[in-house]
Parts: sequence; C-alpha cells; structure tokens
Amino acid sequence: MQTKRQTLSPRTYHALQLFANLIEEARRHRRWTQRELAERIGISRATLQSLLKGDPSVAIGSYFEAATLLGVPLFGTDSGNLADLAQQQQQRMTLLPGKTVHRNEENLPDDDF
Amino acid sequence: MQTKRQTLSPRTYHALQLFANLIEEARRHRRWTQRELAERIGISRATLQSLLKGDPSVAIGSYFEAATLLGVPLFGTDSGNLADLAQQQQQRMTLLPGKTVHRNEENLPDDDF
DNA sequence: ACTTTATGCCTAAAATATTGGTCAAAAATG
DNA sequence: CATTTTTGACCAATATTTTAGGCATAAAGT
Repeated sequence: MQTKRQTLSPRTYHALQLFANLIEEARRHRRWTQRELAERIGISRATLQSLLKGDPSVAIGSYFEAATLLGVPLFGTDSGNLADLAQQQQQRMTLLPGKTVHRNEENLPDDDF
Repeated sequence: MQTKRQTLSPRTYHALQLFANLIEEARRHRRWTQRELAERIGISRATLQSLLKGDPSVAIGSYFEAATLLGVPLFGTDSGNLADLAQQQQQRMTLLPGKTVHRNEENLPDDDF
C-alpha cells in the first residue's frame, strides 16, 4: 500500500529516483533478471521492486549493495579507494574540536559553509 | 540490538561509513543537536544514532533527507539540477531497447562496461 | 503462433526497524 | 567547579518493512 509514513523534501525524492534509475539501468545493461539481482543482494524480489521504484522506506544497505554489485559508482568514485576516503573522514572528524554540539539561549542557529 | 540480518560486501560498509561520517560532520559544522536534526528529518533520536553509525538497516529516505537538510551533496551535485538529472535518466531508460531481461540456457552471464 | 521466461502488482503472515523513555557519562557553559 | 546540555547506550512495545506466494500481462525465444 506504500504508506506515506513521513514527508520528505522534493530534493530527496529526486535523488532517490535518480539512484533507483541508475541501478535499474545497470541491471538491464548487465542483463541480470530481477530474481538474480535480488538473490545476490540478499533480499526478496518484492523488496527489490520497491527499491527500483525509489521507495524511501527500503533499507539503505539494500540500495548500496545493489549499487556495489552492479558497479554503480558511489560518491563519485568507482574504485576501491572508498575505504581510504572513509578513513580520512574518520580522522578529520575525531581531530576536530567540538565533540558535542552545545547551545545556549541566543546563538546563531545556522552557520552556513 | 543491531541484528545482522544480512551480510554485505565490504565496499558497501565503507560507503555507508563514509556517508554517515559526512552527515555527522555536517551536523557538527552547523551546530545542530541530534534532537534537532532528528526532529527535522522526522525520525527519533534513537534511529538517528543508528544512522550516524552507518547502520545498513535504516531507511534510505532518512539518510537522504538528512543529507539534504544538511547540504551534503548527493551524486556529486549540490545544486537543484538533481531533478533534471533524474529526468534525463528516466528518458534515457524508457527509450532503450530491452524492457525485460531475457535469457536462455547458455549465454554470456556478465557483460562489463 | 506457441512456449517460456520476466515483470508488475497484490495479499497475509512473519520479521524487524522504529519509537519513546530512561540513565550515566561526557562535554560545554558561566 | 558547579550546572546544564549533549551524547551514547539500552529496553519493551508498537509500527512498519520484508517476505513468500500466487496470478495476469508483457516480452522474448523457437
């Protein structure tokens, strides 16, 4: 029934749609049947169908695994250096000053860029 | 409890970790509290915490909405042209030949690039 | 044209993600 | 350094996703 459990920003829907389409395109290109792909991902065909429609309620792990298996680039990079990127990020964060975000009465709610 | 309902490829885990870290970094940068962000996304703080750890079982919609709200670029682009990209994709696909993927006994299972 | 396979869509049941609440420790504030 | 706020972790109850299965239609193979 596809219950609308939460309302998301238009941008999110577009991103989802795009992502799903990239995956579907890759699937066809590789000539994998829905069953095949679903099986490889480790989910049911029904869920895969939701995924291919861009359903926001599907687990992100299923999306990413699909992309990985099909070779759809995640975060710009297609190669394996993704692990490195993650680690860089990790460090960059742990080194940063504020561990927790604190606020009092009146302070700038938004600090852009 | 973080049940390990399925086993994913290392690359997927790395991507998830990276994504979560990007979001967390952006949150701190903007000085939003976990409560604040969770509320804006429309999820509980508990779920947000799973998300910030890179939990694969969290709905992709929550991830993407978080990224959107925090300005974390999705698919390389930060601006609004994401909608256009989606539409281009859409058309590119519907115009393509094979609607369904068919196979018989022996044929090339993998057609790379 | 006929046969086979893939896809789209629908259920009820089963599995599990999400929630709201609480607590202790950590971090920022004044 | 005392106070306030944020964060990390946990839990039981609930809401929701996921599943298996079936059926009709569409597409591809022979």
